[in-house]
Parts: sequence; structure tokens; C-alpha cells
Amino acid sequence: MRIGQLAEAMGLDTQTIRFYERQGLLEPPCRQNNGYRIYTERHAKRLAFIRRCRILDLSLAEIRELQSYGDDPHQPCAAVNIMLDDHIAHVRSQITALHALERQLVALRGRCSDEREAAECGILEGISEGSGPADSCQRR
Amino acid sequence: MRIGQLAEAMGLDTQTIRFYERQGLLEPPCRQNNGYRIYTERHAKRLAFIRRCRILDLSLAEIRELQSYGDDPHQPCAAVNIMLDDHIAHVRSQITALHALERQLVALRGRCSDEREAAECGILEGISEGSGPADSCQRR
DNA sequence: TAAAACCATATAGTAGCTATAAGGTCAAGG
DNA sequence: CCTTGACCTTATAGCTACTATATGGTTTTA
Repeated sequence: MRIGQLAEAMGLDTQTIRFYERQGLLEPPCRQNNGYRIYTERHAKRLAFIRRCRILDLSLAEIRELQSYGDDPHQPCAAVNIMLDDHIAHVRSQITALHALERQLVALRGRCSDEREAAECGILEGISEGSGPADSCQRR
Repeated sequence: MRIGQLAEAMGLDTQTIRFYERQGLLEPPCRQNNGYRIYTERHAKRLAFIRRCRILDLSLAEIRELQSYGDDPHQPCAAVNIMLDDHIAHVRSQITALHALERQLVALRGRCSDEREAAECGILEGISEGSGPADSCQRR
């Protein structure tokens, strides 16, 4: 399987596959005489694992760590659980921050209707004053 | 006011201020004979505006656009409203995506308790299989 | 007079790709 | 036989919004 076929199959760019190789996430495959990379089913599986991790928004460093656990099956997997717990906490704090941001933005949006000149625009005013929906408003 | 004092007052790094200048967000200030930047109250206000926009997670490009409206007070401000509406929509879609992600991660976390070997870890298994909480699970 | 604290510029690094340039390889068509 | 097009290769630069580092000048303070 050449790189183009693998990329096609996985729905990503050939560049991305080479990028993962350079980053040490994907084992360097054998080469043909002409230098072309030849991938095996193993590579495809590993790549699928990487992609699913990325869909879960894990960083490349975290994926490298996970792979090291997967490759050494007798390690205790507590570290995997910890990583996932941390990641969940991270996602939750992002959600909280975005909710606060949304409230601020909606409040700001309420300060201007469409038909004004910029000089009277309540939004520009609002940003300039630095007033959020309330003074107790959470800043990230 | 020199750059260090301004940075101190605004709670950011001097580098960041120079960076905003290079990016065209902050007007280049006058210089002393020795080349030191001298800032005025106007600069401080503009910088505060920039910071408040960043707290609202607006991009530097969006801030540049907002400033151009603020600097030309007779333009209609409809564009400001549109930008804010877009930004709110963007934040909301981020929130939605993160909620879906959280559900996936929590389901995955539920597949492993602490005291196993990596070979039996339900999490590594779960990622390898590509199973989320359900097959209909939303992928970003 | 010398160290500490400030200022200047230029350059590289961060994350995770994506895009571009410049070139080698291979199969099919004229 | 040659060319065209699709594929492959490497190296390099770009994206965002900073942050860090290196190197050197200036000013203040002890």
C-alpha cells in the first residue's frame, strides 16, 4: 500500500501521514527501490488509532504516551486512566469558559441594533468601557 | 510612559505590546532620542480595547476590523453586529462539539478501572476499536 | 565604576497541520 | 520514443497569538 492509497483510505492528506512519521507517531515503513513508502495493515491500524485519538482531541504527546502503553502490555494502565481523567477535566473547564464567554458576547450583542453609525454603536462602546454583562463576570 | 510601565499597568509582557505594534493593532509610538518607545494615554486605551477583545476571544484580524469601524465613526455598524453574531455562533458550535466530546470521553473512561494491565485496558481497547458511546456518535 | 534594571532588534519555538517548490518515477497514449 | 499526467520524494514556509532567547545599547543605583 503506497502513501496515497493509505491517505485516501483514512481520509487524510499524504502530508499528514509523513508528518506523523516525523513526529514519531507512525513507524517508518519500508521503502521500494525507488524510495516510495510501502505501508502494511499494521500501519493502517496504528494510523486509525492516531486519528481516533485526535478526534478525542488528545495531543500528539498524549498519543505517543498511549502508544507506549499499548506497546508494552504488562504495564499497569493506571496512567491511561489518569490521562483520560485529566483530559476530561480539561474539556469540562473549556466548556465552562465558553459558556461564560457566550453570556458575555450575547449581553454585548444586545447593546446594539442594526441601524446605527459606528459612533453610536453600543457594542464598540461596550468593549471600550470594558463592561461585561456584570462586573462580577468571569474573565478567562 | 515607557513600554515596561505600560506592560505593567496592563498586566502583559512588553513583547506582547511590540507584537501588537508589528501586527498593526497598536499605533507605533514616538521614540525618545535613545530609541525608547513613549506611550500616551491614547495608546493605553487602545491597548485596553485590544485586551478586552482578546478576552472575548476575538482574533487579531477581527480586532483590526473593529478598530477600523471605531476609527471611522460614520460608517454603519451593521458589520460589527454581523461579526459578533458570527462569533457567537462559532462559540456555540465549539460548546456543542465539546459536549459531544465529553460524552465520548466519559463513556471511554467507564471502560477501565484502575487495577489492570495495559493489555486488558478497556480504554486502549476502546480507542483501538473506534467505538464511541454509540455508533451514531458525532465526530468532529 | 560596576552591577542591576531597563530598552532595542532579530530570530526561533510552540501545536498540528497545510501549502508550496523543485524534482524523481512510472504507466498509458500518440 | 516521447510526452503527459499522476504519483512519489524532500525541504521549506505559512497559519495563530504569543513567548522565549540571544545579543547588545542605555540608564539608574550602589
